[in-house]
Amino acid sequence: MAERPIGDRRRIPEATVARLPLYYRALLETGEMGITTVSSERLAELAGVNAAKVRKDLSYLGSYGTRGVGYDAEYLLHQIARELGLSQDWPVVIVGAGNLGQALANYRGFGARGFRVVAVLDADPEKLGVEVAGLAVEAFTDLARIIESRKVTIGIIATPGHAAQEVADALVAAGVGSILNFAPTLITVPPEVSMRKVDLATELQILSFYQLRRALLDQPRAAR
Amino acid sequence: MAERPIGDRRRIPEATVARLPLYYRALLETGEMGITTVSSERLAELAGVNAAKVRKDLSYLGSYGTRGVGYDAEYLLHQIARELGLSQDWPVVIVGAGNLGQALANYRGFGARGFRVVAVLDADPEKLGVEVAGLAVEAFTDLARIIESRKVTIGIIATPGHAAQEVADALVAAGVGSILNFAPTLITVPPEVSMRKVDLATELQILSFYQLRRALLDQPRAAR
DNA sequence: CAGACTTTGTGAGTGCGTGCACAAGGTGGA
DNA sequence: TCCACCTTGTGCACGCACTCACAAAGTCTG
Repeated sequence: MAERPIGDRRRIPEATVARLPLYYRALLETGEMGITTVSSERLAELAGVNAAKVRKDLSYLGSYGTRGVGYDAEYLLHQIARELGLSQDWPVVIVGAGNLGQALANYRGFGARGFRVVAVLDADPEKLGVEVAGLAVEAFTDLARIIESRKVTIGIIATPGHAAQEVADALVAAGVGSILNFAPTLITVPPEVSMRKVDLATELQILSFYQLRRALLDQPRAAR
Repeated sequence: MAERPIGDRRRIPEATVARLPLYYRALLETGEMGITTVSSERLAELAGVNAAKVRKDLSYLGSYGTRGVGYDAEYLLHQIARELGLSQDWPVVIVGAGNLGQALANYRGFGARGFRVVAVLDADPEKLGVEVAGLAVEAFTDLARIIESRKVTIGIIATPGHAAQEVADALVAAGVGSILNFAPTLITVPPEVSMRKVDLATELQILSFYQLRRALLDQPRAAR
């Protein structure tokens, strides 16, 4: 049951990485309920996936289960946190103090697990100094200074689409390694920077696609 | 170049459906620039994907390109919109009038393409009547009535995690066919209902995973 | 009108992710 | 100590999606 060093075991598939947070959350819940041991079956149910997948996913982290028993919830939680880097502190900067930026800054659950919003920036002088989630909005022109001095590693883009690429470039130039983009635009970053996007319009359009199909099944008139 | 009826051609892969909104957006941009014809190469660049993928994706919709020339931007735009159901009007209800719910309600780009927020609901009596994006916040208890009378097809959950499943159940019971969940919890819905989730904590944790790996590459100390 | 050129549409090969099914391994009771 | 039982960890087969590479099909030029 020895801990394995991070990184030097076989590569963890992307799909697995994307599920680890689900297990993490599920384990937090079981912890609150005082459960000390979980089976892959139970964990699968809580995370909404297949039990075999849970086992395979967890096996990438190491052999942390006990056959015939299950996984020690607390220990497994610790291992996943370690793997995800949640035992560390990740300073986050939010660029864009509009509705979305403010909502994100106020979002609980950021600070909770290692992610700490250390600055909210905006290019609009009107917004400067406005208090958002206990922080005064700062100038976008101070980006580089802020990122360096506060050791920011993650940047969140919550600007209108037309500003997103410029912001991304500035974040990358300032040394940020990860970007979460909420702007409805394609942004490109160098390969050594991680980028993920959250796109409301896209999500709705996907839903609309399937909704349309169902509607057509109910009353199969000629489309349009 | 005949239009094909929606639905009765070979099944469109999920991955393709998820990319159609990207092409749609790219085509809107080219349209604004006055470009009338686009090649798969160009479209690929704008959407940030591979050109062969673009062609294969579009081929699921029909043969709407011209060899040696490319795709007629406007016509293709129309076809994608039709396929995604964007020529229709999709009334949307947002449940949860907190920071996130308000930000979502104010988000431009919803109304833009067929998605219209027709109600913002909240269970907290304090929030009743507060104006959000031009709408007065209504009571969660009125959900069923509102959904039926306003023909709502899509529900957005922007509540705290502990309320999410209850809200989802209510939405489903009221006849909503698609749900977009922003709450950081697993919710389960019947198979005939489409559900997608947007999870900030998960996204950050995924970024943190890769950030950690990069940090360890730079200074390979023992982990932790 | 013919031939060079451009770009689509798709067949085929490959790799990743999923899920089944089972052997391996550990527990607890008799 | 042995046996029945339980749950993990994984080998294997399958399917989906991605990419390459090229034939098909249209345009343009001389």
